[in-house]
Amino acid sequence: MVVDTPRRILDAAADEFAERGLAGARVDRIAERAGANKQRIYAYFDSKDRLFDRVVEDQIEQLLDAVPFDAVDLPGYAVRLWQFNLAHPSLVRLLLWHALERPGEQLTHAASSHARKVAALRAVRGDDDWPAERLLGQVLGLVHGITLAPGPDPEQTRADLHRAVSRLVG
Amino acid sequence: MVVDTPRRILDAAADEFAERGLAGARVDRIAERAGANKQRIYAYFDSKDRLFDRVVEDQIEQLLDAVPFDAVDLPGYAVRLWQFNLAHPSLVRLLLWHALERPGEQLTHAASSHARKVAALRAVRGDDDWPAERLLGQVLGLVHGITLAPGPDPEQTRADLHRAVSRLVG
DNA sequence: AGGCGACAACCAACTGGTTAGTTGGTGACC
DNA sequence: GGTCACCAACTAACCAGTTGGTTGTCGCCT
Repeated sequence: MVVDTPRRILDAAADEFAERGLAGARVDRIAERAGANKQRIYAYFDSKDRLFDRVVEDQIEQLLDAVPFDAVDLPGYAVRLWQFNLAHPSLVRLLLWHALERPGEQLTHAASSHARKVAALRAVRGDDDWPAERLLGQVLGLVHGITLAPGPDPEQTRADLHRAVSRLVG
Repeated sequence: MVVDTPRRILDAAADEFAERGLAGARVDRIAERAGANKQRIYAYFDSKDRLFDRVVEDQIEQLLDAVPFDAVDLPGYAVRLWQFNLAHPSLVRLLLWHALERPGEQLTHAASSHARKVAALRAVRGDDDWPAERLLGQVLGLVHGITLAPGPDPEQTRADLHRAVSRLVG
């Protein structure tokens, strides 16, 4: 076995949940995709619900590792985050499903990472001119919005996003 | 009967679908919420799926009617759109569900309305300086992003959004 | 007026397929 | 002997969609 079973289950579940959401996903399908047995799922993860939570945590961690924050170069960070979203559409879908199906629940990893971003931004720019919290919110909002409504030409979109964030930071 | 049955069903279904999505919604629950009978749902709308489509169309229309586009005052339009989203969170959820559960399907009303917006914008600003299509995409992206990640102070957010769009337009 | 058919609506029970989660039994490997 | 894994069948519940039977209200014709 090249990869261990829990890992294979997590990855397969990530695909299934990203495609169909929590309510639409089927445990049997996850087992099949993982090339694993259904009982293994219930042995490692207690229930469909818990599996979903674990998958979301797992994926969020992968995103945070892949796109390090850069308080000095906000336009560059925004572009890299957008590019990551573009390269991993299923991760975006998964997080949207999570936001809809688990309303009011926020992810521990994401929250602490956000706090660290705000602190880093404040250290670089200070807070008097334009509060870091709100500036970051606008930048992330722009990235998320652009991600949801992709234009036809990625290179063009990249340049547009860079320009837009530069204007916000300006 | 104050309101006719199809209307009551549409409204009840809008609530149910906004909360739970297509896969998570229950037809019996919609009937109960509507104070109507289950068979009436199947008499007026053929199936759960078709009911979902009708609900989305219906709600989209309400949004387009409520927030008229203003090519001359983009920051004002952005703020009004955001305020509508803020006042109608269930509509936002419904459209997100639709985007996730009906991937690749675009709404006729929304598409034609978008085309009209682009045309209006081009008529006011011209296209040489900064293509209307892309500018509109950025403005809408910002609004959607801010909608998804709401700040603590609405009045502050309103002012921030206005400033941000002004910068984009400038 | 009275009678008739068409429709809107209700209630309740049912069907048939689906699906989360379980169980029991088997083998392989350390 | 314990752990990891498989297979297959099972259960218990759930749920979209159906059916049959009932009531009330119209418009219309005679």
